[in-house]
Amino acid sequence: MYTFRMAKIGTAKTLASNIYQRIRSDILCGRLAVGQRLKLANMAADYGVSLNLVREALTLLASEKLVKTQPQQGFAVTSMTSAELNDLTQVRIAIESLALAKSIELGGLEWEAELLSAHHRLANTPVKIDPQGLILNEAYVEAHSVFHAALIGACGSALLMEMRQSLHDASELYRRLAYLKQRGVKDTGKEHKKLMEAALSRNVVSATAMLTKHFEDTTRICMEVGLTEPVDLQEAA
Amino acid sequence: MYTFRMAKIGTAKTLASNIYQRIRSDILCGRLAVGQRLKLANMAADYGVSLNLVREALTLLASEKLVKTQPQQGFAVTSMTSAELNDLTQVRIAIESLALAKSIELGGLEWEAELLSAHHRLANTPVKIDPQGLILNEAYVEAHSVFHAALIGACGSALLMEMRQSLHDASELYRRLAYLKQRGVKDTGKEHKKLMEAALSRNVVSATAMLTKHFEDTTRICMEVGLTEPVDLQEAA
DNA sequence: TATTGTCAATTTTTCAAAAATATTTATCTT
DNA sequence: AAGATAAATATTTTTGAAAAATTGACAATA
Repeated sequence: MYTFRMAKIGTAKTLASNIYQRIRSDILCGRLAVGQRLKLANMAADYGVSLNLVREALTLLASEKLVKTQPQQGFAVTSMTSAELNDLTQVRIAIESLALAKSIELGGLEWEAELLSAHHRLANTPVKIDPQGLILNEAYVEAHSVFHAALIGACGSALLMEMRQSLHDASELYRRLAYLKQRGVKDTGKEHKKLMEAALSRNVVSATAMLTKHFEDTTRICMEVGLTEPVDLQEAA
Repeated sequence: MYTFRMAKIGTAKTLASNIYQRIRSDILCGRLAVGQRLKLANMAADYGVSLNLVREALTLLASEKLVKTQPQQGFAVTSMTSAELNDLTQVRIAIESLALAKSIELGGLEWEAELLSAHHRLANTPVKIDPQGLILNEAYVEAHSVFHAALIGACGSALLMEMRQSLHDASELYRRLAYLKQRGVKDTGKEHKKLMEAALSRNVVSATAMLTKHFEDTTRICMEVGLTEPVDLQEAA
């Protein structure tokens, strides 16, 4: 089962939603590492809630594929095989290209303005937060997410946008690792700019080609770095 | 948030999964009607489990969009507006066409055999279970689901197959209603046969065209019947 | 009459402990 | 020492009930 992500209500009303959001965010940030075992008691203590709430959150995250679970054997942060990561990448390319083409077709002034704005924010947010380039800037991650959402923002389908966001999130973990490992190997900034320009000039072929390259490059870096060892729920720390 | 469906383990090990499956199936069967309010206490009594398990199941179903929920106001079986149903239909057409094209490209003997078999089962399962044509045959619903899964079974992407299944399920409720309302208006059997033949003869254009027509027809019937009144969580019975 | 405020009843949300299951450690046999 | 068996421990799953929030009814006030 795979889940598109819940509407990001900043301050969800129930504690359950808050815990869900916090755990989700901690996984995406890498604070809970790929493959790491997630014991209910520990989590409950860490987040200061009952087992039940943690369980509900993890069950939900499992349905999103951010967490792996097996019946009586607990939970762990999902790790993908390279085959799964490849599959994810190809599906993302297909879905996002589709949405992008629609967006380019239907997008008006409002879309253009939003896209320019999102790109400007992205272009002026540093990727790393420290001079050594070891720590990822969370503001950049967010800006990157918003930029890609803006690209397809005029596609006209709420469902398609949700699906894209969900797939984007599912790959967030690996994208993050790619960013950290790769230091100046490729200029992602330039790619984003060209992608935006192709979209604004209504060049569907060029825009989708750029998008494809963008996704495949990132995936390739992940593969090269060799980050995709599958983790068994058993042996996880 | 939107969820692709969990692997259909016939006999899931935990009670929670069983309840989830049972409720899910009861929604899809219409035993729990569209728009119907789902009170935890009632459900817990009906299914013979504690509130918590019902809550977990409903939370999960909400992430699949089969159930609607708002923070402190409980749950109800989802009802779609006609706009949402249209959106769903268009996305289904896009995703399933994509997968079908891939499947036609990659499918080998095994795929052909499976498809023929699934179609044969579908074609020889009556739609209605009673002579008056008032009660839908659950075996038909299952066979229909399997047939469409078989069509794209060789697309090569597990993720794409999951997504398709999830979208198929999300529309199950309305498809069911269309079947019930429409009596011999269109010959769905013939459509399925032609669709299969187009796929087997590797005619991508024709196959996707048929698929599109198939989906749009069903949606049109739903619209005509006017089944898509949106239901507020408040006023639900 | 319309609006507001309070109280009771219902429902959802959360917890903490009991039951069931898995995992580890220790013991015994070959 | 290796492998199997059994006790002990740790973890997950499920429950039942307390706490928090919402709804609806009824009365009081403007």
